[in-house]
Amino acid sequence: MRTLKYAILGLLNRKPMTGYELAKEFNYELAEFWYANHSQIYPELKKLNNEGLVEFDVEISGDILEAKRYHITEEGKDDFIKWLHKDVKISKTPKDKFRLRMYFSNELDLTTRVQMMENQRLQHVKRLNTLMKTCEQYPEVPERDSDRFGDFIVLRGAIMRQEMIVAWLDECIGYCKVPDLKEKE
Amino acid sequence: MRTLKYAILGLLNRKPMTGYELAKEFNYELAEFWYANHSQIYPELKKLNNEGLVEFDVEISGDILEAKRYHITEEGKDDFIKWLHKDVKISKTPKDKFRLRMYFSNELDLTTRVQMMENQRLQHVKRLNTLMKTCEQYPEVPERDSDRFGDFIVLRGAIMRQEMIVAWLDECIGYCKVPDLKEKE
DNA sequence: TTTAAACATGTCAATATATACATGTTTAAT
DNA sequence: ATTAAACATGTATATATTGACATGTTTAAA
Repeated sequence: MRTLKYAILGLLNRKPMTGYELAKEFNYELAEFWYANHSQIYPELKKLNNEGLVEFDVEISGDILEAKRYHITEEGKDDFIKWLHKDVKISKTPKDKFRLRMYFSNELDLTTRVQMMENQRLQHVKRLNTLMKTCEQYPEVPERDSDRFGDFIVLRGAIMRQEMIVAWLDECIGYCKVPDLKEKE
Repeated sequence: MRTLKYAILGLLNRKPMTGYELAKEFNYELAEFWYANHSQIYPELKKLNNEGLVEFDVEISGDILEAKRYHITEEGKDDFIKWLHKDVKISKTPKDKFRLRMYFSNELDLTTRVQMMENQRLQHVKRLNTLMKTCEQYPEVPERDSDRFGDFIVLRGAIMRQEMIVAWLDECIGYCKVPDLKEKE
């Protein structure tokens, strides 16, 4: 299905970028819904170039350091827009190692369980705070036809996801901490 | 990291199962947080068997149809419990093709955008309803040391995830539907 | 009795992803 | 002047995942 292809085309459709810059995007803001290492990006760019969907100009920094700044071609843009219009079925819920662990958590004693959950909670709250700080840069909903609209709605989605995870963990911690009535009797 | 290995060991630790049954699990209830096709499961079972972590007995249905019922070994259980105790960092947020599309949604006209979002919403509400129906089977929180506790908390997590997605989509649809003030003036 | 669905197990090829290997330049701070 | 961080681009190997290929049996419904 080559989603990375369209992720790259979409970014290059916004503005020309080098492989290095793409890799940075895929490891910072974009990482909330898509990511890739440079070891995947450089070969994909080469492929897209062979397919005529992107082209590049070489830029020189200093004396010899070369950077290839890629831009999307007309053909590339057509392909991207076609992909963007595809109406798709909802995908499988994503794999989640922590939930897998929790599925088997009855094999852990309650103290360990709560420790694990609270550890996760702490990390998720931290991420949530970072996201909320980023969101402060948007005093209002951006123009619906600007790039920033997409940035904003996926950021909102990321925040809501983190809030949901924290709420779920709180609920789970609650279940584990309630005194066992049977033990009391 | 071989997570499938531990997913299988965890299930076999609950009760002996055949590859076919494991595949079914990984495509129904478990699919809310982990999944695999039989083409991944059969080779993994063979590998686990070679490693001495699982063993099997052959069962015959009818005249000749053979099924291998796998059970976990002591060594397998040790390995599984060790994995279960590992305290892990939160993982990268999962990839999400729909969010990727929405990130680029400024390239779509508002009508198409809203259509896509409402289509997704409909499907997510449907899944949410299914999950809530399943949840009705739990009149109360199951015993914390029973298998069903794990079943229950991940089910709760799945419900909360679906609710979050629907809420996010509602928010996005709202942004797209609000009349553009500038157009009015 | 025929037929469809469910049972049952496997392999193969193509993609996708992660991690490490590999090399070097430029910039900014100490 | 030195050094660390950031810039910049690639390859290779191992693992994970998907979807198709491949083959057959048993059960329950029509």
